[in-house]
Amino acid sequence: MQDDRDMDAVFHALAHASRRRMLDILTARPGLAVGALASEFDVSRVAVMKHLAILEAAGLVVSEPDGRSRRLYFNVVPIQMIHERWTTQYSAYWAGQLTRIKYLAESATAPPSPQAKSRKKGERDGS
Amino acid sequence: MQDDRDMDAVFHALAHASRRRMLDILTARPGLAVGALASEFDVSRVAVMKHLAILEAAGLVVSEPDGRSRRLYFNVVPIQMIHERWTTQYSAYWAGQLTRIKYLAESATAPPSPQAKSRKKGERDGS
DNA sequence: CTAACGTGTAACCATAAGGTTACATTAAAG
DNA sequence: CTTTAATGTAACCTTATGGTTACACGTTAG
Repeated sequence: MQDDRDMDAVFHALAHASRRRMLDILTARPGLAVGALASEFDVSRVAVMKHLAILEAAGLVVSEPDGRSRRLYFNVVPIQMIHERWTTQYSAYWAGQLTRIKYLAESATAPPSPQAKSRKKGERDGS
Repeated sequence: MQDDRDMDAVFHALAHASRRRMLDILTARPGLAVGALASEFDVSRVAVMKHLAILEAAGLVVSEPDGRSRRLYFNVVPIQMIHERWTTQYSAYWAGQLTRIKYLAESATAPPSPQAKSRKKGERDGS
C-alpha cells in the first residue's frame, strides 16, 4: 500500500456497487466459494470472477484453494490503510476549517469567500 | 450520497492519482483557477478539465465563476459520508474479529481456518 | 472597439472496463 | 476409469476512460 498505484487499485475496486456487495457478502460469509458467490449476482460467473480478480489485485479479497473449490475471504487491511491516510491528510479540515466550503456545496449559491463575486449565469456546480 | 451511484462516483473520482493530487492542491490553495491548476500537471488543460468534471460530478470539487475565470474548491462532505459508512459497516471487523483473515493476507501461506487444506500449487493470493 | 486571455466544446483516437459464450482443466464421486 | 462439478481461460463485443488538437465563447484590458 502507501503507493499511488495501490491506492488506485483499492479505490477502483471499490468504485463498483457489485464489488462492494461482494465484500459485504464475504464479510457475512467468510470462506464462501466462487460459484456460491456468483449465484448471488445476476451477471455470469465469468463476470463475477473478473470482479474478484480486481478485488484480489487490490488486496481486498484473499483466497485459498480447497479441493476443486476456492475459499474467498475479505481483507480489511487496505481499507484500514486508506482510512489512516485520509484521516491524517484531511484531519485539519475535518476539524471544521472547511465549514466555509461545506456550506458552498450544500447551498450552491452563496460565495465561499468575501472577495468572490456572486455567480451570474454559470450555475455549474458539482452536478 | 448514501446512494450506490453516488458512492461509485466518489470512489471512481478518487481512483486516479492525478485527481487525488488535484484535491491536495485545492486543499492547499482554495479558490485556484482552472488554468492555474492545469499548469501543475503535465497533461493538457482539457484533460485536467475532464478530471475536474469527474471530481465535480462526485461532489468533491465545487466551483463558482469569477469573471472570465472560475474558482475551484475542495469539498470534504462526500469523503466524510463514505468514511462514516465504512467505519459503521466494518467496525466489528476493525475491532479484531478478522485478525485471522489479516494474517492470511500478510503471510499468504498458512490456512485461515483449521479445516482448510494447505495450498499445493495454486499460489494465487491477492497479488 | 479590438485584441488577448481564460474557459468551454467538438471531434477524434487508443486502451481499459465490463460483459458475453464457448472451451479447457482439475478434483471428487460413481 | 469415466463422469460430473467447480473453477479457470480464450475470444469477442460494446461502452467508458483518458488523452489529444482545433475551434468557439465570454470577459477584461488597451
